[in-house]
Amino acid sequence: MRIPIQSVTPEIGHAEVCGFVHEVRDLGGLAFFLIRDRTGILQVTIPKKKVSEAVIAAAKAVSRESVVRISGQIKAVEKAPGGRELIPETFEIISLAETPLPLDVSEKVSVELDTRLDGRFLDVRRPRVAAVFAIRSAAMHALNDYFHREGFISITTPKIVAAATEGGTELFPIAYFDKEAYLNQSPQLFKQMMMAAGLEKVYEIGPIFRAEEHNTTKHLNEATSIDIEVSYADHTEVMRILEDVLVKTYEYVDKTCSDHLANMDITDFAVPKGPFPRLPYCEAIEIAAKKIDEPIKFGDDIGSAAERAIGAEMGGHYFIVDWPSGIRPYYAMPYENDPTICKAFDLMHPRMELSSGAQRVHNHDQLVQQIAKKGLNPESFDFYLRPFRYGMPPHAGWGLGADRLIMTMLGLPNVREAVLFPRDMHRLVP
RNA sequence: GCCCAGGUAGUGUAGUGGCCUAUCAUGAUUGCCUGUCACGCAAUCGACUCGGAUUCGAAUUCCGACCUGGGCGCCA
Repeated sequence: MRIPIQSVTPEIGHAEVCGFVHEVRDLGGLAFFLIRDRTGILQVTIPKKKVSEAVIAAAKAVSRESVVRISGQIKAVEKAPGGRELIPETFEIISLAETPLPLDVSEKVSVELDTRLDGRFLDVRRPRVAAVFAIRSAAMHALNDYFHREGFISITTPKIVAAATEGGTELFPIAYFDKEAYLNQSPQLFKQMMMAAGLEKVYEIGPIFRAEEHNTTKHLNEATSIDIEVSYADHTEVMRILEDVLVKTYEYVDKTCSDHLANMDITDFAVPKGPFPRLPYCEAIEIAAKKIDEPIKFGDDIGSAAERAIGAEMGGHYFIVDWPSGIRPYYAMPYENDPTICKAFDLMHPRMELSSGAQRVHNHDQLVQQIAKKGLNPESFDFYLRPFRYGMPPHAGWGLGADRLIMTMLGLPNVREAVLFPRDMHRLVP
């Protein structure tokens, strides 16, 4: 019966472990094998005079990163890693690894990201990389848990859609029988429809697709989005939910992932403190204008240089609120007293944008006007507009980039490191 | 899409016209070694992205292609 390596202690006497051959040190009459599974590393010590011929033959034939099953006595040894070692009675090679390996799992030499992604299955064998995905899993658990506790209904919306209803970003066209279809850029319109369906609080964690030809460390063509929509809420209420769920997610990672954080050499993991500052767009561009050369005026988008300058000034997570209506989508609700600005917000990490949201326009005629004002044709928004004609509660929501959340949480230099199989302009395999 | 920097053994690199039969580390193969823990020692193996040009001579210069990294733009 195989046991995880972290459970191997001198007290258990005898153990069978399975895992990868991490390293081999053959001293002649004595050889040391380090066996690694998800839970840790165990030293297997082979005194060649005291073990069977079969064990010696297997030990000689095995290569690094092969999969093995080894059983034997566990001894307490001061000098061994973890204070214990296994003396094998059986040594079975389950799956022999080819040599040489496409990348160095033991991290003696560095590897470029491109090489790592080409051999992702080997890359993830490295504890510091596996830690990223264990932490990502914990973060996703915390998010799901939060939404369930707060009474959100988990929904799943189609990723194959008929038309480019939102405008803005480029979409991926796909062949859908004899029709033209696209991969969806966002669950936006569907989660709003669920407000008309009366579900009141919904969330979805799922893939989104953007066909932009960007080439940066923070953009992917397939990303994971955490989306919520809440009826009878305004932008301030969903901002409160956003900072709350973000803090709770950090807290959960802090509480449950200390081993993984240690594997990544993260010693200063900090849970952000809410509430986050609400910085009006007007003040944000003033800060940017003082710090960067490029002129920036009301109605301009905030570019990456400005984003970094403001981030440095703020020092932690913050919201940019009260955006010009002109640079937000048609469904963002303008302020009644000043329609040049709207009830939209971005949640920012000092490095980059994490989330956008807004109170939405829920009045059908106002929405038609706003669509037309953006130069779009309301007739092509029929399926989206229809729910607004039969009773639509006021509502607000946001979308949070899961990959960027993990990237900024763990200080990863490239968003690709937070995604198992990233999809960018150049990478479609594996 | 624009700009910049690159492409050298399995991996990561050094090498800016002849000193390159190409450096170092790691790795792989073989041998020696009973307490290693990046074990040590010895031998061996293994590379200049592709095509064209300049030159007596190109890893090195030039042109083109392909690929990679980064910045910018774009990004409901």
